[in-house]
Amino acid sequence: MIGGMTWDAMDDHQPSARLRRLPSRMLAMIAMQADRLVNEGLAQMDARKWHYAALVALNESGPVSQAELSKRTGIYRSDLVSVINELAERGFVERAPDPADRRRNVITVTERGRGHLERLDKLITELQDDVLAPLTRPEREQLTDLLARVLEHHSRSRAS
Amino acid sequence: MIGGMTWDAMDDHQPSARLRRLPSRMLAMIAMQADRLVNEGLAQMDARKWHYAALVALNESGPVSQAELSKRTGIYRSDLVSVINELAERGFVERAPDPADRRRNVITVTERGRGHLERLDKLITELQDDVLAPLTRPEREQLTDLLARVLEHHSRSRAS
DNA sequence: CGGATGTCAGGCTCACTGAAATTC
DNA sequence: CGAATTTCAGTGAGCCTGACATCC
Repeated sequence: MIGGMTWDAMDDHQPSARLRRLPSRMLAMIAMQADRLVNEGLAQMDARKWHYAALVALNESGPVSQAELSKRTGIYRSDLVSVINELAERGFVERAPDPADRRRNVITVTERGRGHLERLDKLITELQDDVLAPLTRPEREQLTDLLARVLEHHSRSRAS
Repeated sequence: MIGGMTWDAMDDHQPSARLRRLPSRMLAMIAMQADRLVNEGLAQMDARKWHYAALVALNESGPVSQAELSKRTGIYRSDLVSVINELAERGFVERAPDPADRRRNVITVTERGRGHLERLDKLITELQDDVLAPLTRPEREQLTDLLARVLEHHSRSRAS
């Protein structure tokens, strides 16, 4: 019904001066563009960003339940199901019932999954560089630090 | 089918270390939170962010066609229709056929619309402060500058 | 019992596309 | 004719909720 911030529509003309430097607006537009770049890049490896998130988390924590993986990645429990399905189809993870607690599934990265993660990692790093292309190295770190602090603040205030 | 970055799911546990500082991911999460704050704030004034964008652009440029307004705000031509409908219903703008080019409509801000914009402007400024709450004044400017440069880079490369 | 877990079904918003009607 | 403008209808992805069966 309603909606529609566009990139195409803004190619020609300058947007309003006051609008152009609104933080919330810039964040939305940059996030959209970053998402586009990441999705397009990962699509060429038949992957999605949640594949990457799940594999990274699994690789760091070792085998965990889906609920635990959900907490670590930020992917909803309900949506995690199909993410794990896709990763299992491709042979990157294995889903097995937990003998100690039969409500749970234990998700384990396979050797193939680890190899895939390594390649994804390189690609993701390149894509981050594309996103931050106009900034120098120290500026990128500055931006990353500032974003991390903003993010942590909002995470905390939400965890009440 | 697929999807689901959540806030609620991450309240308890720490997300993965490598994931936590990924720029594209932080941008997505902060943009989501900023959008939430802005939408909730504007909702209390029976407004949406595109109302604000359209009013700001109209106030700066004077009466323009919908196509021109689309270019200045970044709102899709097709979605701009309902935005103008809502603003016209509330008496903030007027839509009249352009006598010089009968394909176009000329959109004009009313006196009431200008008053509304003033109040929105104050609210939006407060909301930006909420978004950037953990940062000092100079840090906010630093972040704004960095974001502006990143954004401009991607706008340019898309305008090819 | 209360609470956690995995799963499925759906809702709602939003960026985006396509096409039709009108006018230049 | 081709191109621009307004409008409407619809798609697909992402975030999120609710409910159910199972098990602690």
